[in-house]
This record gives sequence, structure tokens and C-alpha cells, in this order.
Amino acid sequence: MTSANLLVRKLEAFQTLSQDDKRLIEAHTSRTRVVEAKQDIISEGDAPDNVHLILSGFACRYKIVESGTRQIVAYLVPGDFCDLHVFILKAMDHSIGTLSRCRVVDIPRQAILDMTDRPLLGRALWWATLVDEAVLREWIVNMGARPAEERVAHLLCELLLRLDIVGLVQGGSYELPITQSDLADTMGLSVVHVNRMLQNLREQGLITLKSKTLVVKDAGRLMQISGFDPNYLHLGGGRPDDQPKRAFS
Amino acid sequence: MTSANLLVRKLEAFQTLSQDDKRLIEAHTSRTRVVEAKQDIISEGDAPDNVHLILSGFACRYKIVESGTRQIVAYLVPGDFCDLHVFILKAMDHSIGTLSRCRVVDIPRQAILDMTDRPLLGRALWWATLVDEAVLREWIVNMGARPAEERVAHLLCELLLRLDIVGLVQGGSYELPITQSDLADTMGLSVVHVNRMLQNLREQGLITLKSKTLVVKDAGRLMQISGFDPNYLHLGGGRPDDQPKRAFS
DNA sequence: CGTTGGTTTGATTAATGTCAACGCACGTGG
DNA sequence: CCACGTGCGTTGACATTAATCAAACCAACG
Repeated sequence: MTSANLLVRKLEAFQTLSQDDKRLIEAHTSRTRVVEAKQDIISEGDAPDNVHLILSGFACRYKIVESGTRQIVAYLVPGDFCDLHVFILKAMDHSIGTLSRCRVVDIPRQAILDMTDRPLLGRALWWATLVDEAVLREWIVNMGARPAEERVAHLLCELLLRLDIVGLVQGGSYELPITQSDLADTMGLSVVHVNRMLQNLREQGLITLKSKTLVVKDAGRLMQISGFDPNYLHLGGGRPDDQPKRAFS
Repeated sequence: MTSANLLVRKLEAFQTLSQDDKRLIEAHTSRTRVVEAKQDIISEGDAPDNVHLILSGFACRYKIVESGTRQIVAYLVPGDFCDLHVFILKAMDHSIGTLSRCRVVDIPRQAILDMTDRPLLGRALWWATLVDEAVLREWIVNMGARPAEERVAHLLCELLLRLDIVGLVQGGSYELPITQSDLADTMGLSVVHVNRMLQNLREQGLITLKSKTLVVKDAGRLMQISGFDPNYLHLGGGRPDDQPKRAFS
């Protein structure tokens, strides 16, 4: 599997693309570079130039607040665009940084324009940004309405599905190359509390998390206790109710 | 001022539109209807048909979580679209309901397509959705990284600016036709606590809030204590650093 | 006037944060 | 090959924030 297939695979969770579409994507996703962990890909205030695509590793959108706290507002996993909106806004209102070592592609904006010009591909890219938005909403729900344990569980469920559509889940298990401190900054909890919630989930036999590998031992129950409803990810052509919920491999 | 001007005015906070653009908007924003408070405009799971635009009153996006809690994930104020994304996704992943009595327009999707076809107007609409997304991110920051009092203050600042660009702020004061319980569901706090935080802000001489009218008595300090940075609203052509921050009337 | 929805208050409890220390694993340099 | 440093995970004791419960109050409205 080439790296390009990763984006293709994700977009095809929405709808299948033409051969030309795929070729166009692959043509622009070959020149990759590696970014070490804890580096900014773009910083708040920057005027963005190229569009960045994550091909491996975890990155995040984040802001540093007056008090010095870092709040992570989105995870960027393989197949995710960092800044598809580059064409309209003149300055980044947040930073994008790596959580682990990442492989990244820089795509010139003209290439993106070429892609959005194609009917199928254009719709698929639009779909991707709408899903990003839906994820933001769900995170607000998560932080505002769910207690710590469910909050952690919900996030793990989301990653399970998001990583699954790009083929990064095997046997209910995936690489989670981030620290508990990252998780804490994601969910507005302290590291200590995150640690304890993870232990709770382990004790309940729901997950295993050791050396950056997460094993979801009981996905059904994990989703159930966290009130996870996959609809907001709009997989399967955006008609989540017409077809069986996607199972992961 | 006609109601149409409200959307025009908002979009022109990004860039000025042509006369034709404005006429096109006005042609489609005349047939308004009134929705009483606490009514759904669209419900989660619905397949959306028309695009809805709020012309007066407050509405919100929300989800009801397993436990029965309502989490509000966005405010829709005059000039805001409810569902510009209608064309791609097949089912709503959240509901939209009124918080106060609202005047609403239903715009057929073809009209939206006509608008997005025009270069300037299309970009302006895209800008509007990007700002919505930026607001979602800022809300996550707010909930995850700020204590209750700052959280409330930050929201009031955001509304001050958002309402100002559509001309609904006079003398630092605006109508806030929602309950403290709505605020609580917005910020993941209890009603009681919201009440106390509002009292704090009042005691500090920062605001006044009586019979649904909010007076911001010291905007500078309100922004300062809440760490409010207007950049994320991308007013002024998305070049917030090149020009003076917008003052409100 | 009497209801009703919304706001306010006080007392108490529960959830989560903070602080501090320790342990463990990994990598590096001696 | 071992000693040490460093980052991350874990633990316990304690502090603080915010939730909950219950009641009173207030104002708009029929």
C-alpha cells in the first residue's frame, strides 16, 4: 500500500473515486518529509502557504491559553488534512504540532484547486471538512456533558473508527503514540485524573494500553458506557442509517 | 434596514460584495416565517432539505446525550446559516432549536448553489463556514482550559463581537434572549454555578444583565480576564493583524 | 391574584485538580 | 556493560472547584 492510498482510502469511506481522481491524489502525495515529535507544522498567526497532509503519526491542532495551558482541539491522524481552508483565511488562529514523529506531505494550493474542481473528488474533500466539523461538535459534547471516564472512553472509540477507515486498526488494536499528558490537554483533565480513568477502563477489562499500543478488548461496551454513536463521523456515504454500521477489521 | 441586509452585513465583514450579489441574497431572504421559542428547526437524524437562515432571535445547535443532558454546541444569531452543509451529508448529526422566538428564512438549495457559483459571494459563504468552525475550536478551548468565570465572560465577549458585526450592539449592550439554564447547557456548568459566575462579573462592574439585556460595562477588562482574542472570528478580510481590531458601536 | 418559569441563596457532596514523591524504562555517555 | 539522567506513568494525601439538593424569591402573564 502506498502512502497515497491512505487519503484515497479515507475519502472512499464517503464515496468511491474515479481512477483519474486517485491518480491525481497520488501524483501530489509522493514527496513526503518527516517531522519529529513535538514540532510545529504551522504556528498560530502564520499565513499558511501549502496544504499539509498527515501520512503517518499523530499531530494535533492546539492553542496555548493565557494561563499557559495547552488545549488540543483536534487530532490529526494519517489521511487528515491540516489546513484545507488555506485559501480563504489569511492567518492561522491556532497551531498545528506533531504529537509523535510524523510523515507529512506539502501540497501546493494549486493542486488542491485542481482536486476541488473535479466533481466527485471535490465533494469528497468537502465531506472531509464537514466531518472535521462534526468531530469538533462532538468534542464539545464530550467535554461539556460527559464525566471524565466516559470522556476518555469516547475519545478512544472515535480514534478506533477514524483509524479503522484508513486501515490502522488490526484486531481492535491500534497505535496511540501520544502521552497521557496529551490526552489530558485534549480533554481538559489533569494528567493524574486521566491516568486514573485509564486504570478504571483497564480494570473493567475494556482496554489495554501499554507501550503506545491500545487494545480495545470490548468495543461494544466501551461505546456503550461512553454513549458513543458513530453517526457523527458520517461514514458510508453520509447515510449512516441506511446501511449497517461499519465494523472494524 | 431590511432583514436581508443582515446577512449582507455579516458577509461584508469579510469582504464587500457586488450589487448583484446583494440583490441575489435579498431575492432569497424575503419570505420569512416565525418560529416560537424552544422549537426544533431541524432534528437530529433528519435529512435536511432547505437551508435555514436566522434573521432575528437566538437559536442553537445541540445534542441530547444519553444521560439526558442537553449540550449546546453553537449559537445561531441573526445572519447565521443553520445548515449550509446540506448538500453533502444525508442526515443531521445534531438538532437545531430556537432559544427565543426567531424569524427564519428557508432558502432552497438551488438558491445556495447560485450563490456559491459567484466568485465573491461563494468565497464569503465559505468564509462564514470557516468562522463557524473556528468558533467551535474556541469553544473547546473555553470548556477545556478556562475556569467557569472566564468561560462565561469569554462567551459574552464572543457574542458582543458577533452581534456587533450585524449591527445588534448599541452602546456596548445587546439583547440576550436566553436563560441561565441555556448558558449552563452551553458551557457544561450547572445553572447554579452560572448564576454565581454572572454575579461575580456583575460585582466586578464588568456587566449588567437584567430582563434579557446585557450591558458590557467594561469590554476591555471583560476580554482581558477571559483571555478573549478576537482573531479567531477572522473579521476584516481574515487579516486581523493588518488592521485595527474592530471596535463595536 | 395565582401560576409558572426563571433566578437566587445556602448547605452539602462529589468530581477533579494540585502537590509531591516514587518507580520504571529507555537511551546515553563513561 | 554499567551508571545515570530524563521523560513518562503511577500513587497517595489534600485542596478546590463545581454539582446537587432544596427552598425561597421574583417577575411576567393569563
